[in-house]
Formats: sequence, C-alpha cells, structure tokens
Amino acid sequence: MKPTLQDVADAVGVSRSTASNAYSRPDQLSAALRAKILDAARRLGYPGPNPTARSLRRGFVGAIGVLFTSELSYAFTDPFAVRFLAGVSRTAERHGTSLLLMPLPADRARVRSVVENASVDGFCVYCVGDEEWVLQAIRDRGQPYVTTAPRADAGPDDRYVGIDERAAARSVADHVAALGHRRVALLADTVLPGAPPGPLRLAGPGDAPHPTTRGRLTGFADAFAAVGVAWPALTLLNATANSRAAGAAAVAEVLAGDEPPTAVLACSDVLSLGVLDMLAAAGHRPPHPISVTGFDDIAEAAAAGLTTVRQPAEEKGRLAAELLLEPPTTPADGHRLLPTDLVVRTSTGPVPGS
Amino acid sequence: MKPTLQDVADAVGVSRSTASNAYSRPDQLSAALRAKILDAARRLGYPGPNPTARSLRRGFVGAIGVLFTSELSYAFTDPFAVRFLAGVSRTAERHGTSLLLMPLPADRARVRSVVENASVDGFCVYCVGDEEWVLQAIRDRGQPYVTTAPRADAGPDDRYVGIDERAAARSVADHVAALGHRRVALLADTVLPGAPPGPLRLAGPGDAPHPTTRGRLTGFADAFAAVGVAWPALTLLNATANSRAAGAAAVAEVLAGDEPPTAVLACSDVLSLGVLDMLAAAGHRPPHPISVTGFDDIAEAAAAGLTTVRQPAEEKGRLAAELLLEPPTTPADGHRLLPTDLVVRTSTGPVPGS
DNA sequence: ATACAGTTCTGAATCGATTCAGAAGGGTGA
DNA sequence: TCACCCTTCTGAATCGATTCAGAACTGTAT
Repeated sequence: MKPTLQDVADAVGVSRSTASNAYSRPDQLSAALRAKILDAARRLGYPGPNPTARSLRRGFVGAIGVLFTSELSYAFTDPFAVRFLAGVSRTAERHGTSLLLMPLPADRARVRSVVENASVDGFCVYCVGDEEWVLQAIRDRGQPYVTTAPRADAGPDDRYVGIDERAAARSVADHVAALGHRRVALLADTVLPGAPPGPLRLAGPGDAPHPTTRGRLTGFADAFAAVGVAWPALTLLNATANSRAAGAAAVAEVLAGDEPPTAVLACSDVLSLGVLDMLAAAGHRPPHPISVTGFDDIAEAAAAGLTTVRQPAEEKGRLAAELLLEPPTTPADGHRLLPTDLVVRTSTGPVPGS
Repeated sequence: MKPTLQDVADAVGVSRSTASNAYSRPDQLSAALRAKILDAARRLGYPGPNPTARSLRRGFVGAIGVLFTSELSYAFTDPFAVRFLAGVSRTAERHGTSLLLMPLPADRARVRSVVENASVDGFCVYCVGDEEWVLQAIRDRGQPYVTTAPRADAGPDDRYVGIDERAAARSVADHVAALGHRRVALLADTVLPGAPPGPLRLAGPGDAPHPTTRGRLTGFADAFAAVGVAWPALTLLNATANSRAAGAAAVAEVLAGDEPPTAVLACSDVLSLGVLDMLAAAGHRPPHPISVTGFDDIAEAAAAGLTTVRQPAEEKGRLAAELLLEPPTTPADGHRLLPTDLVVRTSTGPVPGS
C-alpha cells in the first residue's frame, strides 16, 4: 500500500497536522522539522498529499470543465473550436488551473451523469444550443458556468461571452446584397435536428432552434429583406454536420438544379469550404459563377480567398475562462460582446452579367 | 449550504448508507424506497453524490491526464498534436473517462507540483523528451503512464506507443539521396535548448538531446552516409519552435548564402511548410530550385504537395489511451510500434542540372 | 517574579461520500 | 414450529487529507 501522510508523521514522530503543514503551510513549523518530515517522506516513497483528499477537504479542485455539445473529438477537428480552446487554456494556464474536456453524450440522462460526476470548480459551455437541460444540470450542480452566447433563459447572474450574431451575419449579407445578388442560398449546420442534407423549408429564420444558427440566419434575412427579397424567396440549405463534406453534400442538389443561386452564404467557414470543394470539382472557382461567404475566419479561409466574418476566437476563449476564474464583481460585468469584422476576399463578386 | 447525502437520508428517515445505495447500487434497496429518496433529493436540491468525495472513497477518479512539454496552447496549435489528441479522446470517450489537459511548466519544481496535484488515474505523456524528472515525478506519484516513444530509462513495465523514428526518417532521406541530392540541410526544432535559429554545429546526430529529434536526424544521416556524405558535410539547422514562422526563420540564412543546399529535410511538416513559405516569398516553388521534405503528413502537407513521412496520428493517440485504460496483460503488450509510410509528392525532385 | 506575546506543535473535528458485516423482517419447506 | 434463506436496511469504519482552537514552551518587557 502507498504510504499516507499519517505514515510519514509516524515515521518522524510528529502529529499528522504537522506533517500536513510541512506541505501546505511551511510557515507553521520550523525549517528544521520541515526538512526532517520531507526527508522521511522521500524515504518512505510518499508521493505528496493525495489531490482528491485535498480537494475534498479544501472544497475546490483546481480544474474547470469544458463542455461540448458534439462528441469530444469534434473539439479537435473544428478549427474554430481549436482556437477557442487555445484561448481558454491560456487563461487557465495563468491561473494554474487544468482543463477537463468533457464529451457531452446525446441522451439527457447521461448528460446529467457526466455533469454530476465531473470534479471541477466550474463549467465553460461551448457551442451548446437551447438544450436547457444541460444548463439545468449544471445549475443543479450548483457551480458557476459561462456560455458562449447569451441564453434565452439567462438569469441575472449568468455569465457569457459572445458576439452579435445577427449584426455580424447581416454585415456579410449586406455585402453580398450590394453586389447585386438576389437569388441566394443560406447554408447552416443542423438547422433542424435530424433533417436531411439539402434544401429545407422553414417558416422563418426564427424557427431555427439553435440560437447561434437562428441569429445568423436572421441577420442574413434582414439584409435581403432590406433589398426586397423576403424570406420565402431565400433557399435554406441544411448540412448534417459542421464539416467540409457535409457542406459539399448540402449544396450538391441546388448547384445541379436549373436555377442555382448566384451566392451561397454559409454559417461557418468549414461549411463554405465544402461549397468551394464542390464548385472546384465542377471546375469553378468563386466568385464565378457563384459567390460564397463563410463565417469565423479560420486559417484556411485566408488561403481559400474566402469572404467571411471574423470573430476573435482565441479572445473569446480567453475571456470565457476569465469570466469563470475571475468572477465579475457586478452581474453586468458578466456579459461580454466581442466585435466582428467583415473580411472581403476573392470569393465574392458582382452577379454574373450585371 | 448545499445539502449532503446525510441531509437527504435524514429527510426520508433512512440511513446514509441507504441513501448512497439509491444512487450507486439501485439493486440494494426496494424500488419504492429508492424513488422516495430520489424524490426527496430533488426537493432538497441535492446535486447528487459529490464527485470528489466519491473518488476519494472509491480510489479512482475517472480521468486521465495528458501531459505536454510545451505550453498547453501548443496542443491546439500543432496539427499533429491535435490529431493525436483526437485519437486519445476517442478512446477516453468509449471508457467514459475524461481528459485532463495539463500544461507542463518549464521549471522542475512546478512540474512536480502539477503532476502531484492532478486528480487523475494515469498519465499520457505526449512529446516529452529525455526530461527524466517528468517521468520520475509520475513514477513517484505511483500511477500508470504511457509515453509516445520508447525511453532510454524505460523499465519493463513501461508502456509506450511510437514509431521507428530512425527508419522512418531514413526512408524519406533515401528518397532524397536517390534523387541525387548531396548538399542538403536538416531542419529540426530545438536541437539544443536555447540555440539560436539557423545553422548549428553538432558532433553527431546522437548529440541531440531530444530522443525524437535524435532518432530522425540519425535516420537522415544514415541515408546520406550510405551515399558517401558524412555527417559534418550535412548542414544542421535549428528552429526555435515547431511552427511555420520558426521553420522559415531557420532556413533564411542558408537560403540567402552562396551555396544553398539543394534539399532541406525537416523533422516536421510544420517546419517544412515554413521553408515553403520562405521559398515562395522568393518566388520559388519546390522542387525548384530546392527540394523540401516534411514529417508527419498533416492535412496541410497534401495541399502543399509536400513529400513527407506519414505516421498514423489518431491511431497513435487511440492506442496510447488504450494502453492506459486497458492495461496490457503481459509487459510485452505494453509496447507498440506503428508503421510509417513515405508519401512522395511534388516538393521533391532531381537535383537541378542532373 | 509576572504578564504578555510569539513560535511551534498537537488533538479532534471535518470534508462527503462508499462499503461491508450483520440485524431485522418476511417467506418457504420440512 | 423450527431452521434456513432472501431481501432490505443500518451502523460503523474508512478513504486521506486540512483546519482551527488551544497546549507547551521560549523569550522579553515591566
């Protein structure tokens, strides 16, 4: 059996309290005795205070949990998520805090169990939609958390860091509209759960359940409504995942149709890269014959010449972790809206023939 | 104060043991009583058994620690590391185990403290060199661990998953040598700690302290020795980090010199992409006037037409986690060597004028 | 000599659960 | 009716530390 603090104390002939102090409160005992204790510990092969026991007694753990809607491996696959995490980890590093990356299972029961069993001091909830039960599980757990978007059910103490999705989306859509495009398609990931890839009917952008998607679609719609193109005239395309392949699959049908859109506005760069792939396969390169826009401005976007909206990914992660680890003094400080920038590159151009 | 299990037990009028069983051993009590307990818990706002206390009593945590030599954020910046992590997380997911990503501080004292304070059941040590004290800290902690390369100081019970670095490096160097290249440069990250970017003198490849670098440089050297080019005739270039920029900076000087190498062999794709950047800035595109090779075969390598050595990144992560979570029955099963493939693309070609 | 202040160390309570041997009660077969 | 087994539940020990009030001792000022 591994030795415990008690064994060390016994070996030296002091009380357990003193042995404990040798580790966590050196000022509470003489240097000589402390050296003796540490020495005995080394001799006995005592690995230092058990972190679990210490956490239990102290009441905190020294780690924060990062929750993802999708499977954990997604976190490492999506470039935006990766940069977000880099930001979170930077702050955590500074606080000597570890990150517990947590997969979020699909079914509600297991979500609860995952949240309830995590040894953490708080949660950073990334990319979770309106699945209120996830948040509820965390609240029931009674620990602080921060989300990456304002929530419909937000309480006054809720903390979040986000962007103005609607305005950001509108900025890129305004750009596309100004180029003369009127027959456009909007492309989003999982507009409705379980929906097949390709065109999808929705009464309005507000019907998209995921708040981020909803915000962006609404922003797109705003811009076209302003130039006289109402929602029903916009083609909504559903992708079954946030990946290049899913983006490509989602546009395949309409691109092959008789009246393809003159522009595709995607809710993420990854999706729009899929659109570029699909066009490239047909020997096309935007903006001819179709303009394409993305969202996020990941590294690949620049290389692909993609017109997109930049949001500060690392900054977002950094701030999220700060909100968690450096609790805001007033509730109002718990909300942060980050700026976004329209980045115009070569994937957008005037409507052909205009 | 948050209610505890005792409060729930009291509220229902049962013993704490029974309340505990309601959560962790449902077969130990009648369904009716269990429902009553769970109900009372809900009413009281009891968040379920405290994970820390549970871990303490049960003796395990349900998480494994992933250790990085460099700062944590690096993990999300290096594409190879990201894919490795994706593999680890896939296995962890299957085991219902979380990943604790752990930054590894530069100084020894803090390394010990990080390792000693982590609440985990084992460690996956990624990309750590011969810093034996890191491993020693883990061993002292008395927990299982797996490394991503065989170690000089490996005990019989050590577990690792790696590749034959030397042979893999040799395969790509053989390819370059066969193309006629004799005046070549080898590019590696942090050959010697603190060394400046650019040319570096080393008595032999075996003098590189980091085992991975040492293995690859040795493989490169083997190939050229076989065609009559001895080590001192090879130019060794040091990069100060594993990044594109560092790769570019490392080759700047020799490329601008009178007798630039006809080929640059890098120890990672990221570095070689930096070389491509530098060449592109001068209006060149390999293999003219210089051939370039990488190592790892990350996603960007294909797009860049980079000749490289593929190693199965995700597979490596997957196996590492399995070695940890599904302990090998015999010590021999604790070692895995993964296959590598030479991937010839367009960045290598015959020596100009041959 | 007395009082008071520091320093160093100890004892006991505590963090919040799990576990296991055994008690209590009900049912079955002989 | 007795013995025996099951199911259901309890009591007490336990996991490995931290913490805090106070004991013991030393030293200094009055």
